[in-house]
Amino acid sequence: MRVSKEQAAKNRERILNAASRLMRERGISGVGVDALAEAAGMTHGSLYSQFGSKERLVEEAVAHAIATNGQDVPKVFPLGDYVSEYLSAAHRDEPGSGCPLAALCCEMPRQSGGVRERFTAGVRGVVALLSGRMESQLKPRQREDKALATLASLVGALVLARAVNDPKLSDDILRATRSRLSG
Amino acid sequence: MRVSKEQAAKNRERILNAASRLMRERGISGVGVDALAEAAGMTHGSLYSQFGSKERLVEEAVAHAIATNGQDVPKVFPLGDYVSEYLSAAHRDEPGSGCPLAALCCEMPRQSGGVRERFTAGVRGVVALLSGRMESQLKPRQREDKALATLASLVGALVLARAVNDPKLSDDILRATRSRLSG
DNA sequence: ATTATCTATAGATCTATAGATAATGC
DNA sequence: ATTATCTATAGATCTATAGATAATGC
Repeated sequence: MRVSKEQAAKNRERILNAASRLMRERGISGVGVDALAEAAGMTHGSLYSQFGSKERLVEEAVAHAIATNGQDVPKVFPLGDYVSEYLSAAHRDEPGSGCPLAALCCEMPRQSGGVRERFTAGVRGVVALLSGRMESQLKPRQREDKALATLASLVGALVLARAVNDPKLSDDILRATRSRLSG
Repeated sequence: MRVSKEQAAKNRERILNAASRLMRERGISGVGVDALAEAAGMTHGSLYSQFGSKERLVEEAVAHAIATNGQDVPKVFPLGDYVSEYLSAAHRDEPGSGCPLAALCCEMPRQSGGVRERFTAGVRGVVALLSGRMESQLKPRQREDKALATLASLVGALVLARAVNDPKLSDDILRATRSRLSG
């Protein structure tokens, strides 16, 4: 049964929302086309007529995750607030709605060029965001370098805090990195 | 055809070597039992009689990767040398023989307790190693915090440098993090 | 007799496609 | 007439197991 163009566009949006969440939770290779279609309330056949292949869907879902994740960051914010939120227990425990860079980075080396392109654009976006928040007396080049190193700290602390089995060690990783970046 | 106990132990070692390398290159869920057995020159049936399940093999392979990767770090070394090597282009481009923490961290949240236990032990090992290299005037607690934050920077920079598509951006991530950790 | 290995195969899952269906939109 | 969706299924791959084989080690 066919639906209206409007409804089809909404369905596409639903697939992308479900995909960008599930991919962050279970990994790109850890979630099948079947599970994605079911989470969006469709059959996988329909999903294929919308996207053509899993790879194409992954490309759009990565772009979607990066775009929607960036949009709730206010334009003006103190860097310390950003760091605190990024390295919070809440962010650690909610990968599905959290930073796509941290959730997807390790799978990127094995993704297609199109997918990595979107991911790389996301990295550049966050680096630009952070650069703008660095001390204004620094030269642009220095600000960018500091932003790059800060992003590495943020992502590394979050993925390690999610990886280890021991809650105390996990908290310690977040806390130590917070104080190193803020203080 | 049966082989000697000696030979069986060597075969086991061959499987672990192949597994710890392939898992770092392709991801834990990205490499099948079949591929692991083939890389070790055996059939997957034989692998199952040695390890019982993929999960058990992964546990041992993670422990093996951590143990063999740690052993070529000399006991005495300047921290700067460690950082330089960790954040080198060579390390970035050779995940199969590189740091297992960086290669496997993102899959850990979805691994069994036994696997995560081994990974966590590996994190503690590197933190202890780094703590011992921090400025001796710091209190033990401060040294550990600095080691935790340093490890987060190292891992984050390496996974991001591997993830992005653009060689220049990748080099910049490594360089900026090196200068931030050394200078 | 024990056991490390191999062969064959089961059963699940995964990506993808072909063709039917039925509502939209001209 | 077009097309978004569904049904059914192909073909590949993946984890796992049962039973046979043949060399070891008592």
